[in-house]
Amino acid sequence: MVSELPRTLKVLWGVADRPTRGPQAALSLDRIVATAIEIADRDGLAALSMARLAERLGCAPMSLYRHVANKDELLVFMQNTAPGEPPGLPPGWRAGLATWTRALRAVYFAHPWILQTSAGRPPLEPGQLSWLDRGLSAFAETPLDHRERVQMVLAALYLGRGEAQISAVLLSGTPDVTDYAGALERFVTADCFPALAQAIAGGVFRDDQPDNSFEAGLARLLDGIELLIDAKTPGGN
Amino acid sequence: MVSELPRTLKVLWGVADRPTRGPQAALSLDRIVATAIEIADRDGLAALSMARLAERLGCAPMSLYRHVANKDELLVFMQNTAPGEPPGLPPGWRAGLATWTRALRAVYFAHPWILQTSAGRPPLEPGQLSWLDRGLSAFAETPLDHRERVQMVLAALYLGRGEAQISAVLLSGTPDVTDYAGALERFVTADCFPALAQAIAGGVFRDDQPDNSFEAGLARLLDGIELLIDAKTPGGN
DNA sequence: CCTATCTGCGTATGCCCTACGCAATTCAGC
DNA sequence: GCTGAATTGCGTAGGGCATACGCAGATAGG
Repeated sequence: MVSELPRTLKVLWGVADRPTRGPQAALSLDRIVATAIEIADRDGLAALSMARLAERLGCAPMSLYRHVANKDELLVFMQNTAPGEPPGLPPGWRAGLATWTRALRAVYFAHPWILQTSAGRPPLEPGQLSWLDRGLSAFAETPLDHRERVQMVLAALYLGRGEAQISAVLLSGTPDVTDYAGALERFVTADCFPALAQAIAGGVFRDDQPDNSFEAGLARLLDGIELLIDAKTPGGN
Repeated sequence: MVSELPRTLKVLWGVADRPTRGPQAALSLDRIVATAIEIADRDGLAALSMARLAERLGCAPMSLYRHVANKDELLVFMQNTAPGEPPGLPPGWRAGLATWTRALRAVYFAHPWILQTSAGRPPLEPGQLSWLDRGLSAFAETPLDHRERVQMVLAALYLGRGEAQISAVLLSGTPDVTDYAGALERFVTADCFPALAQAIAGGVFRDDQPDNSFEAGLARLLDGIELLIDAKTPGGN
């Protein structure tokens, strides 16, 4: 019943059949998607219009629609392609999941526009699923059941994605406010926001390395998972 | 040096001075923002155009620009207002952070469009900062230093936000693929994605309650934080 | 060779944000 | 009260955007 699937997924999984008659295609889906990713990486998602993409490809805007149903479908193809292959994982679930999560975070830094696109559907693209599969493989030697493994991989994903969403925005673009710490100090007073004011007074936002928040959160999550694994390991302790 | 701040922030913090001359304003920023949130909640962010918003308010589209510099600024105001006041927290850092994170997740479910808007800047809106402050307050009685507290609150935020981003999309909108588990089973074979195929065979995606993934990840993170707190507590153990 | 098929793309539509400027309204100061 | 400055609502218009539709030329199977 492959016929019931949306066209997008058929193309993605190579189920769509290639035409035999007609002229040789000058454009190819791969070239379109690669160029679109290039534009989004360099100039941001807002700069990616069908017109600009066509100009970069040396064709007319409407030519793109022979290969892509609409712009949303193009975005799905881009999301599928941009992450590339997931990394090989070192032995040990903890090192494996840490490597996987760091690689995922690196993808978001390389392609920040992914964070602005919402799938509108749970992941069914091969690109996403290969990452999920690789993440799950980190738990192969653990006593966690399959549901727990999915939950833990997703938790790690949320952490990497969330931190990237804030950090990536901090690095790129024209900063609206140049001195973040200074602006905070100006607004946050002890009687409005006591806990936050204390943290600011402690200099937390002064010279924060952007990586710290991610690594600290990941370490805590891994510790928590370790507790669960130890509790489920029969012999160990 | 408040004058160096962007206009948006001045308005947000009530620093902007009110005009004394000129006609009584028929429109107010509060009414514009509230109506915009209403539209985005009901019909999605894509349905929120300046024209539609004006129609709902009974004014001309260009009238809005007397109160809002542009659409991006409107989105910032909406993001500031929509979350409302953070919840009061129960005693104990663990219950406190759990309550805070669940409330945050509920905000994303009530206003899914927030997940599609990127701030373009670290948070300086009073609405965001009040939530951050409340989250930090959960750690008041713990030996964690201020930097660690911020890191842990952010980690919890990432988790709630990330899970909402996937779940909210799953609940709303017209599902592209009705039978997700069935589609997965069709595509994922053991030789492509071995770990994922095992999970699917285990029935993980068949009848998953959407809350499970969030609560499981949160429990693990809290366990990890507990380890850190215990390690830093002098007397306890 | 004929014909079904496929590609590239020109034209045109409708939506979107918003720059600009005008007219009406209101208040401060005289 | 009068005058001028400030402020509001908004009509017009321009530029960008995605994309429906249909045509011309190229191609390969029969």
